[in-house]
Amino acid sequence: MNSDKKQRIMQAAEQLFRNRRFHEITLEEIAREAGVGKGTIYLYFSDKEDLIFQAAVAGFDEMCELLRQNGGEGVAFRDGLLNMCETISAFFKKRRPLFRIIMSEGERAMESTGAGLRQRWQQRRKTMIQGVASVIARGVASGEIRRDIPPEILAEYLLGMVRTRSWELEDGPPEPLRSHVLMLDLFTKGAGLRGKVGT
Amino acid sequence: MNSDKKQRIMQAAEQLFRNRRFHEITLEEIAREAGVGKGTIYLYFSDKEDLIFQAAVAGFDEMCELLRQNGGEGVAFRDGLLNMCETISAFFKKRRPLFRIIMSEGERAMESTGAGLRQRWQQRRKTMIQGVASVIARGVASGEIRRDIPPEILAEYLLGMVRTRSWELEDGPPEPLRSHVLMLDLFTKGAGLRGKVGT
Amino acid sequence: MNSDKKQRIMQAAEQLFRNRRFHEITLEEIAREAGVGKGTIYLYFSDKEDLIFQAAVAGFDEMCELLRQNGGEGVAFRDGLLNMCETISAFFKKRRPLFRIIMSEGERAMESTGAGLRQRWQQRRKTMIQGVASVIARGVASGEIRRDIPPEILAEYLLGMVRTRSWELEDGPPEPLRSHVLMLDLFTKGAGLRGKVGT
Amino acid sequence: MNSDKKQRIMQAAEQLFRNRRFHEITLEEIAREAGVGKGTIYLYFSDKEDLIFQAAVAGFDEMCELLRQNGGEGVAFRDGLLNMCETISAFFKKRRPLFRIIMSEGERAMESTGAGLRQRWQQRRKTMIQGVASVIARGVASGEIRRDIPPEILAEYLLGMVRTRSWELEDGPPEPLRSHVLMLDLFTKGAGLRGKVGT
DNA sequence: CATGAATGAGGATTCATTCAT
DNA sequence: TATGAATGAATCCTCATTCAT
Repeated sequence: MNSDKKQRIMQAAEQLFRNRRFHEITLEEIAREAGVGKGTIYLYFSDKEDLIFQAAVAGFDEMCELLRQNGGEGVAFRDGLLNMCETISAFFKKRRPLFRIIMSEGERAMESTGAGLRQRWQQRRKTMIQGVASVIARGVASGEIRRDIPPEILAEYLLGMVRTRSWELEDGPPEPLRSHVLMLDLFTKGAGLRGKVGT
Repeated sequence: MNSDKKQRIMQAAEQLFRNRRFHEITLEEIAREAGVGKGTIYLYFSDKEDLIFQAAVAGFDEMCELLRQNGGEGVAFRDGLLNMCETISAFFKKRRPLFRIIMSEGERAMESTGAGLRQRWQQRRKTMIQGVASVIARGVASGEIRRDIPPEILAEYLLGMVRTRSWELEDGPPEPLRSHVLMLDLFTKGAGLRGKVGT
Repeated sequence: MNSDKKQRIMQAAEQLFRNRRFHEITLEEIAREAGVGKGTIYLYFSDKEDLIFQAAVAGFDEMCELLRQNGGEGVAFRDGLLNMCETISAFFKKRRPLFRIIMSEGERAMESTGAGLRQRWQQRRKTMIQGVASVIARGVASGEIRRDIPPEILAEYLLGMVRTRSWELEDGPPEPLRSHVLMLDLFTKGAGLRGKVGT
Repeated sequence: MNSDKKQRIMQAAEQLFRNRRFHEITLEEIAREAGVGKGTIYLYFSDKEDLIFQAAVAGFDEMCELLRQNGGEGVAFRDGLLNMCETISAFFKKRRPLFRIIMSEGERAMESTGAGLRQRWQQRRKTMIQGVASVIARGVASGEIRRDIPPEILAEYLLGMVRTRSWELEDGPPEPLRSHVLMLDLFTKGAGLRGKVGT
């Protein structure tokens, strides 16, 4: 019931982040939402910044865990990849605020000169990319994926596409054009036309 | 010379955004940096929020203008695309803070229930995407680009890749792996292996 | 009218110090008492500590100035001394809170590791002591005061007696026993009995 | 072992008072320093104020006890006085924080409208003064000390000198000028010159 | 008796915004 | 127009105090 409180606080922070920004959220609100006293927050976090950052890291971890479970060691390469993209998409769709925190706090962590922050964050990012990269690597091994670009880089670009799909295209084009299947088709075959490409 | 001051203020705001967030920047600093009085800001902007937003929009416009100039009506499709990607990259590399503002304010504009904000922002985004899409359309016309996905959507994905390249990969992998040429190669040919794909 | 505000704030602080201690006074009260906005305080003082300290120093200066005026270059040594003691007494009787601030802030200044604080304070103390010492020196010159103890030290002890008289004896013994004349008599002739002393 | 904890708490408070003021010390620190739980403090003291005040009173009592022991009924008057001054000086030198508490809490007790506080404090002061006064009275009896000023008042002034010596002169002039012998010489013979005085 | 996790009133401080000049 | 001194609402954070264990 100790970590229970800490959890509740981070969850409350995440909720409030849904449609507000860091400076638009007060600790009083977070405390109220979490059902704890204002001072309690400071038992678990050094300050507001720390609370938000830890919430982001925790959320990130959750997603990494999900990814690990859905990495599908047994499944075929293509199914694994689709699986993963859908997992990530679903996760962020359900927990949109987390996406916002990760975006803004990721930024923060990068710029931050603060000692271990940058490192802790980078490590999480790497974990996530590695998850996707390991699946792609299976595709490389099976000869389905090109060898001239390291799987990690391909993973980054793929994640970028997932983000584009989830974020930029969100409420724009009709469903079929945003399907993960089409997205993966674009990722593997490219935008070029078969016949012409290579010319 | 009226707009001179307004310009200076927005530029100052942009600069300060380089390594700080909205709530970490004070109007006092912006005024000092711009070399104007604090009250002067309120002659040109309704409030802090408005100032930042206008700075973002102005920056956005500048980039759209650049894009228009470099869209290269006369150039070959492939050269035009490369040109554009490099233009965008260079612009944001040089004006990194603007990137941050656009990211965070874009968010804001989307969520904002505020009257015309969302619209104004969306319009800019559309302009930018259209710029890229129009080049891609030339590729479609020449048979170099697949027809099953609308140029606008391809443009979004391409812009997502540019962002990935500029942002996520920034200080990671060695230069050749981050070259725009390789990126475009991936965009057109895809991650799949020629021979296998289509199987 | 600039320093007008600063003055008013320090005066308000002094007043409120009359029967309360540092941590029992709020800046809100000080602002209200001074008739200024809360934020205004921070235009003239870096923080609460600084405000109180500056108030103390300012008060100290006022007293030094008074002392300078009443040092009486022209008056006889004994009258000058009496004058001075009465001046100091009267000053602190009228501005009792200042006495409290000086006591507690003097302490503070001594212990404080803060750069120039200690020095600034010490300098004031020295000025005050010198004021009294210079009068005593006239007594030494005229052969009325012993030479084996430096005037500065005698001045310190005399000031200690003034404090005792004003503070410890304040509302205890009847007036005649607390007269400055008797006090100075004790200071010059000592507690010993004529005949016996020297035995 | 009940009072063991109470003792430890008061001692801890005294220690922390060495270079900090009432509002700069937290009960958490006191508890830690004393090696007890935070709640334990409230078993022995009604609140923070009470704790500090009781610590001051206890320290005061200790000194009064010391004084009683060193009042030296058997010793000669002059030796007794010297003894006493040195006892007091030594006590406060060793327990400087107590001095600070007594200064600030004495203040408090005087101003306080709170029921018995003022009385309890005054009583202690009286005890201390009486201790010194009783020795001085022996001097009056033996004809060594003047009769026109009550021993209690002389005691107050003497204590004032001790304070001046310990406090103001502390790290100023060289040792010989601060010796208790010289101080007592000044106290008994006065600052005036033998020959001239009485003129 | 002892404890320390939990609390929330209280207060210092900041800063967007106003307005007299 | 332009300014920056003045303001006070808003908020983070501290810490004395309580109370369940």
